[in-house]
Amino acid sequence: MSRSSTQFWLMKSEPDVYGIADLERDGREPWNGIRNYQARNFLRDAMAAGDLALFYHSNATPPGVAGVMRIDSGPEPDGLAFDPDSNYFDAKSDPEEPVWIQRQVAFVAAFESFVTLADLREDPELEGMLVTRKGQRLSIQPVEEAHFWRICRKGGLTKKAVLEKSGQ
DNA sequence: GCCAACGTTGGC
DNA sequence: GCCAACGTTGGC
Repeated sequence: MSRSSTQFWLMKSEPDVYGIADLERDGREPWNGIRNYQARNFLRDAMAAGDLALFYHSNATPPGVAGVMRIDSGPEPDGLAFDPDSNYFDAKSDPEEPVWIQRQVAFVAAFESFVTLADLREDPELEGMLVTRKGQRLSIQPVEEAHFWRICRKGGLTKKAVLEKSGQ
């Protein structure tokens, strides 16, 4: 039985840095390096383990949704913020009172067909999605449930298939 | 590479 | 608190 409170998300990563194929290989990875407060607040406060997220390839040709993953932990301190050698180092964050937060994410499925940003924009049923709004940059966004399943379907996966693969 | 749309920083 | 300068994101 799936939790009725499952929430749905879209999370961006540049595939040159870390893409769906990397997550499929690794199985489970920390989603870290988020340095925007609005995105941090979603990571820290709004997500729950078991939530499902669209894996979005940003800065790609073309950009779009590549698959599905599952939020697989509670909020954890983002250790990169404590490492002076990391690009994501932030002196404001210390282990006693971490400013930046990560979640573990687990691979669920790669889409059979990549759903491009243009595909999202031209589908009237997806009107109002944040990701299609010009100029928006938020790297972690809530997604309406109906939009989530519609995008999975466009990617070649039924709701049933996604729920089975996600263990829910 | 360009640049619009932000978010952050810091002087005042 | 205002806002100009600057840095970043990310589509194109």
